[in-house]
Amino acid sequence: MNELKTYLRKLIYFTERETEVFVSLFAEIELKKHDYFAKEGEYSSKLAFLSEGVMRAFFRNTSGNEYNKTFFTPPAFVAAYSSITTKRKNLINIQCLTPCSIFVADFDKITALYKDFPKIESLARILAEYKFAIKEKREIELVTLEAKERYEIFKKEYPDLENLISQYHIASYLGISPTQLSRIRAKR
Amino acid sequence: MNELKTYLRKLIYFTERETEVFVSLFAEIELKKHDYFAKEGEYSSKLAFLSEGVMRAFFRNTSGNEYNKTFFTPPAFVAAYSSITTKRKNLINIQCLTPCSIFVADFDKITALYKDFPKIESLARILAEYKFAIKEKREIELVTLEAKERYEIFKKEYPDLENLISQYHIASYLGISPTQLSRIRAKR
DNA sequence: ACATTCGCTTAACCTAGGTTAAGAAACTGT
DNA sequence: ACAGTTTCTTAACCTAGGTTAAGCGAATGT
Repeated sequence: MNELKTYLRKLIYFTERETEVFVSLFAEIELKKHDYFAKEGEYSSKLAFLSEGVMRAFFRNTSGNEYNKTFFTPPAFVAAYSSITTKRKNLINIQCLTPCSIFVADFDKITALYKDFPKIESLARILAEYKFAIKEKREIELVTLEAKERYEIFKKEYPDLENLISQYHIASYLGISPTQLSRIRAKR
Repeated sequence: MNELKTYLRKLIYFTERETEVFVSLFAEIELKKHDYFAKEGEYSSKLAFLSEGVMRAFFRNTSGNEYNKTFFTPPAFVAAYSSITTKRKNLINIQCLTPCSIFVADFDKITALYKDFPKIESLARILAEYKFAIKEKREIELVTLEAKERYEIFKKEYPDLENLISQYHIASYLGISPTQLSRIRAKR
């Protein structure tokens, strides 16, 4: 819970009361490797704070191939964001790649607080804007950079992750085949 | 101004007062073809509502090549969004591809209203979430689809645009060379 | 009206990266 | 400890798409 409070402090200035109200919505849960936090086709309305472990968000194309969209490492908010905000069926899966400790809250309960605690809606706005900026950066990288360069960026953005998860997960995140990642790595 | 009010109504329920306060921040401007609404390197804090014309958002990689990120067609809010929200130097350019009519507001003046008019901050949150969902969709398409399929999606999402703007702008949006787009088009 | 620039297509050639498959190495469960 | 499963690498082969350049028609400026 303290990690969550510390993380919040980096995002927004909350009073003691706001912090308590917000944090009290979260309950700790332990997940095992390969457990799912969200599955495609469901209507997810959970927001999680990841305090330990590694998770991935991925989707499947029509042929069933998986593509990793994001990796989550602590501290981070984790959610099937588009599904929550658009109220549509979830398109993505969120799964643990290692054992994970998360704190989970019902997003609808958070939304219900917007009226009495506008700063909580501010937080939602800040998070959405932040996530937008990250997506934009990634979009640019996908269009302008070669796989090799995206691999270098991955290593900088997720230090240590490389040794923690499978190569084919990284390849999938980079938008290339494991074969190609292997080739890139082979050239030192 | 009426288009703006109509568009707002689709996004959020505003009272008469909220609508007036919000809309009064906007002033109409006419832009010519090739005029810029935002340039990289600047600190932009303008939000525009596009009521007529076509605009593009693009960025340049280190070699100076341009990549189209988005096309804007009316009705739409247009802004160097990441720059505004992160307060960092603008990385993207926004330029008219045809003569345009826009209504422009200073984003800081909008932000200043959040306190007295929380629904205006709700609008900002809704816009950010909406933009995030669109980006996510595009990210998925970039990783999973072939250029040909992305071209088909482009035509569905921007009907008529194909005849209004240059092919090389479309190619750039699809992340391919004009040569390749020409090849794709040649195969019926 | 003419010259110039711009946009589109096509061809030739090249490269990044996909696919399939096989073998080696590292984990896993019992 | 062993068998079975996963993961990673490598090789052979193939394709999407890049680059350069040439030619042609359409748009544009003076």
